[in-house]
Amino acid sequence: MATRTRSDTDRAADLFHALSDGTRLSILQRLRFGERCVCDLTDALDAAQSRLSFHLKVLKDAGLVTDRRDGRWMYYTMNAETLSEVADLIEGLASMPSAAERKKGCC
Amino acid sequence: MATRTRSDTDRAADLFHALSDGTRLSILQRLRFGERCVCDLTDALDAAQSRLSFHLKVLKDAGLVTDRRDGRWMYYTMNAETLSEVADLIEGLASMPSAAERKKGCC
DNA sequence: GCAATTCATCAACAAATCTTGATTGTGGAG
DNA sequence: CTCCACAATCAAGATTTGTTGATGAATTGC
Repeated sequence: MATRTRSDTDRAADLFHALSDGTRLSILQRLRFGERCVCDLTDALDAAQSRLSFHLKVLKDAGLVTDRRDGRWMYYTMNAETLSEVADLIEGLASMPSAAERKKGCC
Repeated sequence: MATRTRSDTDRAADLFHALSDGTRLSILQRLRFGERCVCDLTDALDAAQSRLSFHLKVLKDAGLVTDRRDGRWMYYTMNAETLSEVADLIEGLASMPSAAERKKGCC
């Protein structure tokens, strides 16, 4: 394998961690309906602005959402690519080991 | 206080939290190859026994693994049902809102 | 019974995470 | 330029989480 700064496991742990909070999951639920600005979310989730900013940053750092500025508003959008990355991770855990994996013993 | 049913969001957060640690992901990777006792895992992952016990408990509480006693050994097995529950959660986040959902506004 | 093995649990500490309120920065309106 | 609205960032504190070493419980073998 090539030079890996962070292991696949670390990346997976980060993704799952970003999904492991109720507020963040509620945000993502909202974003399923399309782009939302922070003000929409504070309103809908009845959460302090700094709290949402914190969680949006976690989601953004994990690549689960992207943001876009429009005037004074920041609009957040769900990142479908990263969600399918997560789906692949689950799939990978649930799948039977390949012949190559079995030959190597494990992992 | 009555036994309040935990929200779907809480359940989802718990599942993702159980998956959000490198040691736990490594354990699950091992379990893809089949049932393992704790001693196998301490060996393979080079981790203290109490550390693995702690993480196995988190996985078990989340329903991601099941255990079975055989003499002095405890064997842990991956729970495929719960993994597909997680897959469904991801699918749910990635999917377009249904007509019913859109009518209600959200969530 | 007694010792050894396997594992869970506990206490203590360290580290990461989340919340709150205040401050700062940025852009638009007047 | 000044003021206001929107959002990011910061500091402080509380809570949760993970690690380590010690202890306890269950099981096996002698």
